[in-house]
Amino acid sequence: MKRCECPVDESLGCLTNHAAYTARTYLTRQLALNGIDMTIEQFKVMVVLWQEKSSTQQYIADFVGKDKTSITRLIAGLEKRSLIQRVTDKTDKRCNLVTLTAQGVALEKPTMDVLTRANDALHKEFNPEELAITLRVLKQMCQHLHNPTKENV
Amino acid sequence: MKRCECPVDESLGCLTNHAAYTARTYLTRQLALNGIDMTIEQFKVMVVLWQEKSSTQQYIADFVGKDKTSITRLIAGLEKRSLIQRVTDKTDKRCNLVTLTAQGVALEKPTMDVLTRANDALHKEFNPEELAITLRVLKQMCQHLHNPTKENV
DNA sequence: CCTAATTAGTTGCATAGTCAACTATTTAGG
DNA sequence: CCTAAATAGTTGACTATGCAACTAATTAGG
Repeated sequence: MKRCECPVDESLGCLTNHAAYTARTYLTRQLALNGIDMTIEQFKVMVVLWQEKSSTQQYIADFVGKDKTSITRLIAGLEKRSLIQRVTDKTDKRCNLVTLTAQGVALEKPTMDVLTRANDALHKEFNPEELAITLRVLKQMCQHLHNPTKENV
Repeated sequence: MKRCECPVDESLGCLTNHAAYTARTYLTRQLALNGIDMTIEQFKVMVVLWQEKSSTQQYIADFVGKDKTSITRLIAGLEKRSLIQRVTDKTDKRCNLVTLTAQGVALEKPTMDVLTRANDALHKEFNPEELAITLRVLKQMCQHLHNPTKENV
């Protein structure tokens, strides 16, 4: 693994991506070690449903920041695993109302526990000031890149 | 887009992923705006080749931190775009030597210019101290998650 | 009130990533 | 020297993403 020799890796963009990849890999492993057969993408969808109980696919898409196309297929995967159900909304037949099955509900605690433990383990590696600065920089980074100044086009 | 209302998004893991996604989307758009038909994954492979001139696929895989399977398919895409060539190594017939075509060589400057401008535009949004702290935290994050303490299993 | 625009969701195509199984080649050890 | 292990690469199955084109249903405007 020589990637850290790569000069471009000293940038915020590259390092953020590398760190994100590492975090995803770590969480995926922790889920598997705890016997939870769920991908991180499915996890994100489930988080919405654990909060909302019932959502349209478009709502989920907006919430997790993905294309509605992705949600269609993620939902299909979750339905195949019997974690959710799709029912057409009676008052607006365009919409699917996605709801949790009993199995889906039951997964909330063990899954969120894994996430909490993973977050805590990571956060305690840093002192509060540097952690706060990093979180703020990451948030601002999202804002700047979402509404970038025009000059860089 | 209500994702920032999600409580889990206050964690390093979630925010890093969100920022990484935003950065990738931004760079992809910048490449397209500059007429460069290349994905970020292909870009990473090209960076290795611009430096090394000739590499085996396994070397590229180690460098960019991906599976050799991914590289096989990325290389296939780059070959289809006529940016690289594959030749069997005469001294070790297991290996493919991947080299740049003239077109692949020609893309180095414009592509790296887009990356440099994108990095500069992002970095200048932050003061040097907070930027340095963030880069350090991200690097340490990669190390910790790669060799995590045992307790979180 | 009826047509046009909008919205929700699906499907096809292209790219990408991972795992497991496979071939071909090279290297190492008995 | 010859077999066993290791290495490089490929392929198939599965999951995931984004874009464009599409259907069905709803809403808005003339």
